[in-house]
Amino acid sequence: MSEFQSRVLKLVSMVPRGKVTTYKELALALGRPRTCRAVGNALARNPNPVIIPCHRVVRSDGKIGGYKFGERKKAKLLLMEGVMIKNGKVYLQNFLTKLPKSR
DNA sequence: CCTGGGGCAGCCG
DNA sequence: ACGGCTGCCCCAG
Repeated sequence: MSEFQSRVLKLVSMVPRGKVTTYKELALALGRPRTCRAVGNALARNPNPVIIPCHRVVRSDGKIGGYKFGERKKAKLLLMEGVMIKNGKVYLQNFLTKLPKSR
């Protein structure tokens, strides 16, 4: 696994239940604001979906975004964790978690 | 809502 | 190593 990917996964694993983050936030936290799409790719190749909650990463406009096992599943998981979704969008203002700056 | 352009890590030939 | 292409994106229009 690449350095980039492990940094992404590490940050994602810090997002608590009931909260989310976005691809862009991750990119910013990595100190690489333009890598949002690459971040998505890194998550798509998540080696262990069970312990790495990549379903807690949504788009910066609140829309659910892609997911290896389908957007339905992703939304379902978020709902089960207490994240509110309305019209296919997460209320980022309430559920966004702040990430630590990683290097 | 839909587009086009920007952007970049990873994969493949 | 090198160029092309793809994709859990973003933003302005």
